[in-house]
Amino acid sequence: MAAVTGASPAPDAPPRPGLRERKKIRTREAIRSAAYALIEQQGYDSTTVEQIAERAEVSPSTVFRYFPTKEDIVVTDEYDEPLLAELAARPAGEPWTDSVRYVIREAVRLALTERPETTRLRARLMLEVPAVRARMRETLTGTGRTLAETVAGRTGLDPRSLEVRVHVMSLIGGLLEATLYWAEHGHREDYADLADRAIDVIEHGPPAGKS
Amino acid sequence: MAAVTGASPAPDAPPRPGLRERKKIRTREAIRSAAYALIEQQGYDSTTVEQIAERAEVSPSTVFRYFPTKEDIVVTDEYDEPLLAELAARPAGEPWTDSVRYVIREAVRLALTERPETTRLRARLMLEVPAVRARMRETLTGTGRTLAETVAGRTGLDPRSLEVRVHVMSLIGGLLEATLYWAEHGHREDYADLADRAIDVIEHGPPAGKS
DNA sequence: CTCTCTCATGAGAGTTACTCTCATTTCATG
DNA sequence: CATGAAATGAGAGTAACTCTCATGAGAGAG
Repeated sequence: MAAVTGASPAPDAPPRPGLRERKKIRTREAIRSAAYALIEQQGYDSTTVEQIAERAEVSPSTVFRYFPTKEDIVVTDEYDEPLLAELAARPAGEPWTDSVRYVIREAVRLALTERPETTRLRARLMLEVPAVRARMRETLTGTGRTLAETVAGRTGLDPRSLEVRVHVMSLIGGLLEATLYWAEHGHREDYADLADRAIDVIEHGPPAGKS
Repeated sequence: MAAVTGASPAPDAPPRPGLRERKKIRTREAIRSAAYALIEQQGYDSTTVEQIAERAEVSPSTVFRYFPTKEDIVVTDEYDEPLLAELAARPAGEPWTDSVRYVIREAVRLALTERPETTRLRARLMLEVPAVRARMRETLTGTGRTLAETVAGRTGLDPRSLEVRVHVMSLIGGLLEATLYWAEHGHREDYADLADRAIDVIEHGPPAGKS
């Protein structure tokens, strides 16, 4: 128990791959891709965690060690952190909604270039499987809180105020709605444009109607 | 009780109470209040559906017949429909956000007057139990769609357009955020005011900051 | 009032996501 | 190589659902 944790290997150590870590990352990926493959051909509900485990050549226990819920296998992503970092790194003078726009476009471009199938499947699952959608909303709420910090830092507002919370959450919700819309329409429209339109609504309100 | 025996069951009676329906309603309420009572004293997670069934004097099967999920017992409400009707019945000239404000205030007043304990407990559960929160979001999404219809009818916009969807959903999300804020702060602030502030943010954007 | 016919209920078995515990194996380190 | 820590596997256990089938209680027709 004692000082073990604080031992030598942590003066700086940003690049410490660690031979053990490799295996963990590989296992993680194995589980994920096993899940995606099975879900693609059988559907989400008919795919059991046991099947995923078998295909990934690990035990069911291990699957739950890596992902707290079945939905997380599909919902989780390693992209959130770098993107939020990128957001924080944007020029301070830039209006923060523009920063968000920029980062969103980057994210979309990245996802669609590197893993187009997976990206579309995820959007479809979000649309069709309530549990996945729910989980996605929940994790997005988390990134929303982080986003609030960033925004508050930029604007000088209190990140804990109701106003900032509501605004950030409506932004998040709007982007999710854009994603659902995208999937609903068979991914035919440009996702980045949809996201832009969603942000517009949040910023300037909806296009004027009669009343 | 007396008049029940009277000659004709009902003079006009557009709604047909039906002696059988009564029992269903009573069962429904029995399950709900059993759930609330048990949850209040044991917490949500430690309360099983079996316990709820026992206390409501029905079988577990019946509980699931009435409520598709455990969360629904706590999340569901009979108030949504009348409130949406009331919204639709508002004067056509009134700006629709004002209509929403009005209806929200009514809903809050009603809930806090008639079932203050339950209302607070629900808000607390939404805050503390992820599953309940998730389910609430899901059902709110449903009422959001209905709301979109109403709004679209008022404004002449297309209820299926991305813009209307995003705007309505951000409104819903904002109100939910207000509810969470309310619960987080021990229900100390006036909920109707919080809702108003949330709607303000959606309508006019957040208070101006530096950037 | 009685005979159906329908529909709500109860009972029970089955599935599956998840939790916990403990023994074993695998890697890191001195 | 030896020792300690961390990852894995195995297995038992829980609880939320799902399905099916038999029974009982209401509604309506005669």
